[in-house]
Amino acid sequence: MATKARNIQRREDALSHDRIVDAAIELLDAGGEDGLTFRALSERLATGPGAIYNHIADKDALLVAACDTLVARTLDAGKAGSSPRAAIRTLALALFDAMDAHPWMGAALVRAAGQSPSVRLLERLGQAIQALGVPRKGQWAAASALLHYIVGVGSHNAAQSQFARARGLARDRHLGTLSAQWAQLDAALYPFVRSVSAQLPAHDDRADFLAGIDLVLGGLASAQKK
Amino acid sequence: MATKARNIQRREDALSHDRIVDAAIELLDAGGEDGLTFRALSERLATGPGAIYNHIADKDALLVAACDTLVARTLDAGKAGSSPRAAIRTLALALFDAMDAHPWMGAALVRAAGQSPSVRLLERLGQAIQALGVPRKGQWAAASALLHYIVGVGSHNAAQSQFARARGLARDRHLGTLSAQWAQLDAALYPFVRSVSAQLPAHDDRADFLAGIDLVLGGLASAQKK
DNA sequence: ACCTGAACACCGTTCAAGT
DNA sequence: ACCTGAACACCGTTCAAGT
Repeated sequence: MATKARNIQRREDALSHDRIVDAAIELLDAGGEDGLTFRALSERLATGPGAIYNHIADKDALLVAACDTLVARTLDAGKAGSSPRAAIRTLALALFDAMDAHPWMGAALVRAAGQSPSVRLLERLGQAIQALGVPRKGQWAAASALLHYIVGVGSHNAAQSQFARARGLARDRHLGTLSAQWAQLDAALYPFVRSVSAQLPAHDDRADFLAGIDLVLGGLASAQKK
Repeated sequence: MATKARNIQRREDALSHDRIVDAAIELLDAGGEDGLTFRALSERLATGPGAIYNHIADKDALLVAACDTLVARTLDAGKAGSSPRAAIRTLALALFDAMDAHPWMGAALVRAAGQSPSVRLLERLGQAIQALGVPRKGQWAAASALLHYIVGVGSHNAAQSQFARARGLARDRHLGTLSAQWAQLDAALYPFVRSVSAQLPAHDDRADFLAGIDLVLGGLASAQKK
């Protein structure tokens, strides 16, 4: 009915940056990084593959943009107040959960080093580090250590689930076979990995991730006390 | 001259797993992950692309194998004695340098999650963690936190240099433009990143990396004191 | 048992031609 | 200004045919 308003009568199905990115996220969630294809994407958007290039530079930019909207969404959700330490922990967990739900995010975050999504993240981490009272000189190192750790865990887990997916295995089944492989390693060369293989299938990734965050936070606290 | 010895007179140019992996490493070093192609590889080995499949399952396995030989080489070099803490630090730095010299290694290590190269690494880290006196319960979390951090930094730096390479920029020039971009961010939204943008081009990646390792080690030490 | 290399089924990206 | 879709220059991988 709003036909009189100047010329906002854009077609219902008009292409746009956001519509493309949303469709890309759906493809990535459904089929992993291999599932995102300009042909599949243009089919879903009912257009030709060339049309997408009117809105996005190339596939890399598309992946980064998809990652960016999810990071932004995740950071928006995790406002909260409480202590800086608690803020860092909940922020980290929110990212862990997002990367767990969207296994392609980890790799995308790595690829986007220095670009928008990691800058968003670095900002939030940096503000929290400042609030923690870390002295100016150490803020950058602390924030980027957290960033690298978070991204490292995320992309590692992503690779695991991609590996399992490629072989058509469920995650726990994959961890089971991995644990069996580890248990059969040479006892002289791999004592630690062998000793730890039994707890591999049952262990809680999320808790381990948080334990790593706590180690960094503990290191920051003990450095301040001195 | 050794022509009499049974039938070890294999052709000088015979294909083998090791020869293929060595050639792959050269291609990866020269052209990054995009530089590794079955066609380029078979050309360098003076054979057809199909021949490689007699020795290696697929491209993923080739990448993991290439990464594995470099990780093994790096770990062999870094024996040393001294304190467990010093051992962890030198081990971490050796890996940093290897990933700096071979920027594709970081991504390959991620892709090989749970497989040979990361198992090697986890073993060494785990042994050092044990030597550090970390109680049994916390050993896995500590070792994998270090692993994830190391891999996170490595793949992050790799992405940076890949990004710069794709645009034909030298690394420092790339950091310069990145720093300028950061300085122009919205002051209300990005106070931390802006405040830190100036030190971006001049900062020492290697020192920052080590600072992160020290934070984790500090966290471990303070957890033990309690 | 290993190699050869053409062929297959895809990619991302470009670009003339349309509207 | 945007879309269309055929075409280009690649990929990884397979497989009949050779040795």
